Formats: sequence, C-alpha cells, structure tokens
Amino acid sequence: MSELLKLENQLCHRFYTLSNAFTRAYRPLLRELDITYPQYVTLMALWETNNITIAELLERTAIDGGAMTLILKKLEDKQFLSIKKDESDKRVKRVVLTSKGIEQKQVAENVPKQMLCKLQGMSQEESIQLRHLLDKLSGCFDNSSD
Amino acid sequence: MSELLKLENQLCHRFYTLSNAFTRAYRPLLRELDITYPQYVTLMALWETNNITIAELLERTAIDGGAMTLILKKLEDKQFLSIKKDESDKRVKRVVLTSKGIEQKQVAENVPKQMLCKLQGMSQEESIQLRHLLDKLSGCFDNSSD
DNA sequence: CGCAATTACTTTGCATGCAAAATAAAATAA
DNA sequence: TTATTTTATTTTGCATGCAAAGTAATTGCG
Repeated sequence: MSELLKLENQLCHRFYTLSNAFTRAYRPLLRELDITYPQYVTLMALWETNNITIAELLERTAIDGGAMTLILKKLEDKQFLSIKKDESDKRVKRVVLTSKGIEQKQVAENVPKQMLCKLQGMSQEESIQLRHLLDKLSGCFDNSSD
Repeated sequence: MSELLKLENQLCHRFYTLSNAFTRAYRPLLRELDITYPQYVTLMALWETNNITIAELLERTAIDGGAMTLILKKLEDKQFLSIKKDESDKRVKRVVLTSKGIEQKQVAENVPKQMLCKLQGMSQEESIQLRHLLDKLSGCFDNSSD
C-alpha cells in the first residue's frame, strides 16, 4: 500500500499530537495560576514587554485575533491586566499588567522549571538540535501566499 | 531578566505555532475533499485499516473522544463512511468506509504530495532527524500519571 | 443468578483556532 | 475637505480539544 497516506509517516500528525500533549501537560502546572495555556502565553509576552498593543501581542504570541479578544477579557476579569485605549490613536488598545499580573510572574517561574523536569528524557544537546530543526521548519510556512 | 519565561525559549510555543501552521497549510489542500484536518486524520487511519472500532480509531489518531463522535457524524453525512453496531457487543461501534470513502483515497494521495512541496526548505536528512527527535519527545509524555 | 465495577460511547460546558464579516477610526487620494 | 482605502479590534459561526458527567451494555465477584 502507498506509504504516502500512512499516519505514521505524517510529520503533521506528530505536531498535532505533541502540541496537544504539551497543552495537557501544562494544565496541572497552570492550575495554581488559574490560567489556560494560551493565557499563559499571553502573560509570558507581557512579562517580557509590558504595555504593548494588541497587534504586537498577536504577532508575538501567534494567537488568533478573535481568540485574543476573549483571552484578554478573561485575564482582565482575573485582574492580571487592564486594557487601555490609546489616546493618540483611538483604534489602538494597550495591554498593561496590573500589580497582581506583575507579581504572578514569580509564581509562574516554577512552571517552566517543572516542565523541564518532565522532559528529562531528552538531553540538552538533543533539545537544542530539536529547536534548531523546528525553527527551520517554521521558515517553510512563512511566505505562504496561498 | 530571567530567561525561563521568555517566549522564544519555550519549546511548547514552537509546537503550538507549528501545529497551527500545519492545520492552516492543510486547509486549502483539503478543500477539494471538503474535509477538515482532523477529519483527514480520521480517514487516513481508515484508509490504512478499514472496519475498526471507534476505540481503535481514537487510539490511532489521538483525537479526543468527544470530538470524534462529531467528526464521525460529519464524515457519515458526507458519505465517506458508515457506523455499524457490533452485534456481538452492543456497546461497540464499527466504522466502515463507503465506496465513496474508499475512492476518495486516490484524490487524497495528492495532499501529502503537495504538502511535501511546501516543506522543500528541509532536506530529507533533516526531516528524518526531526522525526526521530519528535518521537523521542513523545516518549516524555507517555507515562504521565499526574 | 444478582449486583457492583468496567467498558465503549455520547453529551455537556467551556476555551480556543480560524475565516469572514462588521465596526470604528485614521490615513490617503481626489 | 470629502470619498476611498487601510488599519486595529471585535463579532460571528463553525469545528475541535478537553475534563467530567451521563448512558447503556458487559464482565466479574460473591
């Protein structure tokens, strides 16, 4: 039979499976912070650079725009951040961490630490190699004009 | 600043991004078949082994059980397959490709071919290496009893 | 045999991911 | 300046992913 359509040969299915596995693995680690994985990604972007535009946040996190609206609403409800209208350009909104949002970064530092423990199966070198290949693969999707 | 929480250092975020990129890249290729990516995965499993249990399908595809119920319903509506109750064990349902479902495999063979074109950025060797590392990473999530 | 676990699926409620349409405001062209 | 186009964000409708509860049928145990 043609090997082309075998599930085991699909790179995409490995990514599908692993991406879901990561999200699942993060869930218990994020419980303490009471946030979901995409909300965690959003906060990571803000912990790195606070007070940025929603557009910048979208670019950094690669989260869908429609989803981001809801994610920000929830993080605002949970008091992690607040959304402020830009006075100079009323189309633009800026996302600003609250004091709670800033403080929770300390708590969040445990998350990657615990995740690294789960990934002990891979050597340092292998994960660097993997990262390199993933970045190369990302490049394949960049200028997809179709 | 601590490197631990930088988005760029997160393996998980690369998987998140790439998994979504794959799904997006498949969409136009699957338009001709009028199916989504998870529906495509489901069909791939069936093209390999027809007439299997829903439980087997879940294990092979790693798709969520609740989602699978809907996916099968849609594929049945589209005449790709039919669901039959197992007579010996009435809890069990078997998924069987229709003649249309079987025929569409020919059409589907173009999908991986076109996808491989998009991934020309990677050498044969690199993608083998990548697959190897992905499989190793998968192992890290296997016996996660927490 | 009769009832308590177990198994195979489905349903439910919530949180995205995504394309496309809708809004509102700013930039540009005429 | 007014009309057109572009930009920033939200809304909508549909398809999952996931945990947890719900169902129905089977197995196991006493």
